Amino acid sequence: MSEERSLNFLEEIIEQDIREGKNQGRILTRFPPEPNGFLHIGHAKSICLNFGLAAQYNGKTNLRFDDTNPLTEDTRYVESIKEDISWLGFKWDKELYSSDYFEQLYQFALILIRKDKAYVDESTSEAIAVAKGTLTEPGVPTPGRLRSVAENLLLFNEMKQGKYADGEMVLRAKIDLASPNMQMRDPLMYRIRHARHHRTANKWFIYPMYDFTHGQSDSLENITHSVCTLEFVTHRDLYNWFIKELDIFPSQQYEFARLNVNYTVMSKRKLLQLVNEGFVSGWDDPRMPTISGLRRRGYTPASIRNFCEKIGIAKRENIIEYSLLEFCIREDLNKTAWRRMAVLDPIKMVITNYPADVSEDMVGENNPEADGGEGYRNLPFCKDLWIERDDFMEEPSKKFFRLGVGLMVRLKHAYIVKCDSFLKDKNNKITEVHCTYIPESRSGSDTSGINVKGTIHWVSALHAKIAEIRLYDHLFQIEDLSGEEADFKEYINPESLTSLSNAFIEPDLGNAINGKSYQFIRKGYFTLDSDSLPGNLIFNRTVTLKDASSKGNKKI
RNA sequence: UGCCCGAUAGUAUAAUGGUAGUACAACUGUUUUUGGUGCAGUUUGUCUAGGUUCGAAUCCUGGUCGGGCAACCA
Repeated sequence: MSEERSLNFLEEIIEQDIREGKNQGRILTRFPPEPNGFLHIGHAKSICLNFGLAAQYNGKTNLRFDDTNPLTEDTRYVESIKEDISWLGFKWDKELYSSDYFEQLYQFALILIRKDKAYVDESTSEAIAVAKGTLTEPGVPTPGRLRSVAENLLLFNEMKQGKYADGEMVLRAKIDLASPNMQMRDPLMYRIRHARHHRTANKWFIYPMYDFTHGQSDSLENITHSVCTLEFVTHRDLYNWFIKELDIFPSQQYEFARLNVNYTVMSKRKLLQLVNEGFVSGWDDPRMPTISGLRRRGYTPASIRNFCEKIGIAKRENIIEYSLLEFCIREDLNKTAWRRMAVLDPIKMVITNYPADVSEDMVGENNPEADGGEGYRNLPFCKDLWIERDDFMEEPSKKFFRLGVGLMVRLKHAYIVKCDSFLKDKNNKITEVHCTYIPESRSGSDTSGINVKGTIHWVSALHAKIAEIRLYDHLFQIEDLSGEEADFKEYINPESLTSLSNAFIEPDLGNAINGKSYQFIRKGYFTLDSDSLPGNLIFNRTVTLKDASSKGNKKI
């Protein structure tokens, strides 16, 4: 209990609120996604924050879909969002929709019109933009600003009844056209959209804007702490203005810096382009930074939650290194993933002094990190094996601990072998490595007294199963995509996906379970892809193992 | 050019006027039948100029740099 964990700025605010008895100490947060795309790792940060704060201080969190734009939103996205939040391990209190408040919001608008705090404006969108002025010059009124309350009421009601076409008029708040905060220069409250909404169907012809929806939705739900990202800082004045003018529960908005991760993009708009234009196979492509993509890639909920914990919460712009995400998944999987052997890029090894018609079973523990190893599996061994192509070097360097003519290695869970010769085809490509094994060196009963520096993995050529293995690299070639707007796609990494269709896996992996992760010894963590079928196994590489071997070689 | 945020090792994040710490990354050693894991260690930092103070990363002022705001998107 003496452990001192420092508080982030939101925890400090909340603890102060509790100390001061604000809202009787009640804490209610919300996670407010717009159902117009899939959730990504940046949303995970927000989810962990909102649900985490509530859990920490005895509060609750609502899931509220911010669905005020019928043109982009879809129930399909609602379903994926719910699945992703649940998968991450969070439970919302209430499932709500901004569209549930459309009638209430309409009533709020009427109140503001009657107070002469809102007016119908039939200016074009361009004219309104011009009249708002610029960052350095104040705005000027449009003709609609002078309209009487009675006429505003009439026109707004006609807007609601569908009497006008899209874009013909809007409802605006009457605040201050000279405000240094552009958001306060008579912002739009309602626009006309003759469009079908995913929940209210064709009931409405007018739809409220974000600013006229979000704060009041928070207020209606009695949200105490409405946490959003930094780009909404300038909206806070407006958020408070509507609440004050309507005299409703004063929810408060706080802003934190959104998550960025290097070598990827974190904008639904850009991710949607990658999907629509076929750069990836879908929202859940394992290269995508989406929750569903990470899940398919083999990331676990715990690893993502841990990542969100480690990155911290603050108000400055940040780009987190991808390697931190990789650390988090390795940390989790190292403790839990069962070890298996798979040869991704095979060459044949022939053990010349091993009888041709014999095989014997070796045993390998499932998990060396767990007490008792979590059991064992059999590894059939015979004269012909598959080993990794790069575990053999024709002219090995001094620091190469693996195979070359005259060198010895341990075959993991089996014998020590000595390399005698190798064969090449006419293209000068190595096809076979010939070795002799040391019978007394059998794993577990080694009396040979020989110590070897290297251990390599292998599978029996007679018993191995074949599989496709998909290797992934960064989606983009540059770290920071923030400066690249229109042309971000030019930086897509053409080698972000490598598919190996001729890999050999140990027999037990034929029983690989969907959703379970395996460590392919010395190669990384892998999981079955959702494209996989019983007779056509496909594994995704989640992440490689940390590899210090390249350093040793570089030095020579 | 107006308003608003922000600035601590390569990347993040603490230190709330009193020893600049932690994680990742990098590097070294050690253990190891995974060049994995574990363990031990090393390197690297307060944007700048003034001011207040016994004492400033912290408070004040000016500057510099980065970001946001002028969608009928959220």
